Amino acid sequence: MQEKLKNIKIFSSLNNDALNLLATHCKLVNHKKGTILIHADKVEPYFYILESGIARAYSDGENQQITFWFGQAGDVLLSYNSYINNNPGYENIELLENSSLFQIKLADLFKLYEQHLALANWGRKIAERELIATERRLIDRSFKDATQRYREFVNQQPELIKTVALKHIASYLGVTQVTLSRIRASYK
Amino acid sequence: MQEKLKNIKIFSSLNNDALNLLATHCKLVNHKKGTILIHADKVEPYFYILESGIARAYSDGENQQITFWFGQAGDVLLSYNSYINNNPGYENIELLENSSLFQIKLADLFKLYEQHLALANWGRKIAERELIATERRLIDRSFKDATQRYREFVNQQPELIKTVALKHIASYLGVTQVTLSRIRASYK
DNA sequence: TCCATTTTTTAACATTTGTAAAATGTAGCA
DNA sequence: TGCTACATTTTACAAATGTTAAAAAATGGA
Repeated sequence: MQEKLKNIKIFSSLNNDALNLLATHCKLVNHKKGTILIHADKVEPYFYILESGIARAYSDGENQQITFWFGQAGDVLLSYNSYINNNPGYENIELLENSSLFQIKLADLFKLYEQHLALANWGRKIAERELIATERRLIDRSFKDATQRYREFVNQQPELIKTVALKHIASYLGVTQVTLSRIRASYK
Repeated sequence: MQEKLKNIKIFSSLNNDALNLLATHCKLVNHKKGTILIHADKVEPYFYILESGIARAYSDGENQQITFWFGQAGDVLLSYNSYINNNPGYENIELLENSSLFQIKLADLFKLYEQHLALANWGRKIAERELIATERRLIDRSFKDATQRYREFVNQQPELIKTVALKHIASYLGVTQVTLSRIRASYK
């Protein structure tokens, strides 16, 4: 298991000791496209790290679903709200492709955080990086129009454009699917 | 210094040992309204915790400034981008009122993170909470219209509405100041 | 108090984006 | 192939928001 973990970028900052410890709590699982791994209305007992596949996090509204995050190989799938506040939240996570994932019990992760310095700092850095990325997207909603945001998404996430349904990308970019269609049409 | 720190909510999860350690690196400073504590184009050597006062984080664009965060007593003032990537970023932090702040060297914080388990977990939780708040705001940009976002801001941040310039609140809510004026006018 | 500056509001108009519905395209399967 | 379900695009119209400029109101200092 350690060998497999080593190939995942997110673990590269961990020393062997921490990696081995994490590996003892890791189980490699496979799930099919369409599986909802994290449910907004439940306190989920696990978190996951994508070995291969694609995922999206989304929030349910009255008339629509907003996709606010995409995950690819190496990314952590975790409901931060459920994890921090220990109650159900706003995040669902769905697999958009057949995927293989490292599954770890959140209870185990909590214990490790309280026992192991390197892992606590590893968890800190994951949250900090995610925070920067989210903050930038929030700022981009004001600075850039939908066309610019789409162009940059295409450049920076070419794999996602190929495989993910446009309705998900539209809500990720903060527009309706009709608007996204119009943007795409203006480039032909 | 420990006594003063104890009164700040963000330290409440820390045990005495951790609190004392942090206190030895803390300096209480005062700055006037208008002071820019964190500059986007510099790697800032300090981070701050607001004891009293109000701050905003903003990003500069060609024609505009986007305020993406407000800080009040107990909040951490920190450029995560500069802190994590060790290079200048997109975040400026300005004081909107005369403020008193605990000042700590980032270099000291880094050392403490690598040495002290409770502090590493403390830093992790701060980032995680900030992440949730930012993620929710991003989602709200899609689910709620500007009027709803303004109403909720008024309800949840009554102190800020009283003291902060409306132009900053407008960009925080993701609209122009003209639009915010229209929203406000429709309530009279 | 008065003046200068800044902030906020108002107005008119342009543009973008949303909504609803229909048309078209696509993929899987009997 | 033809059927079905679903995804995407297109159209017409409505609503929200942006832009620019000017007026009004508020603020801070001499």
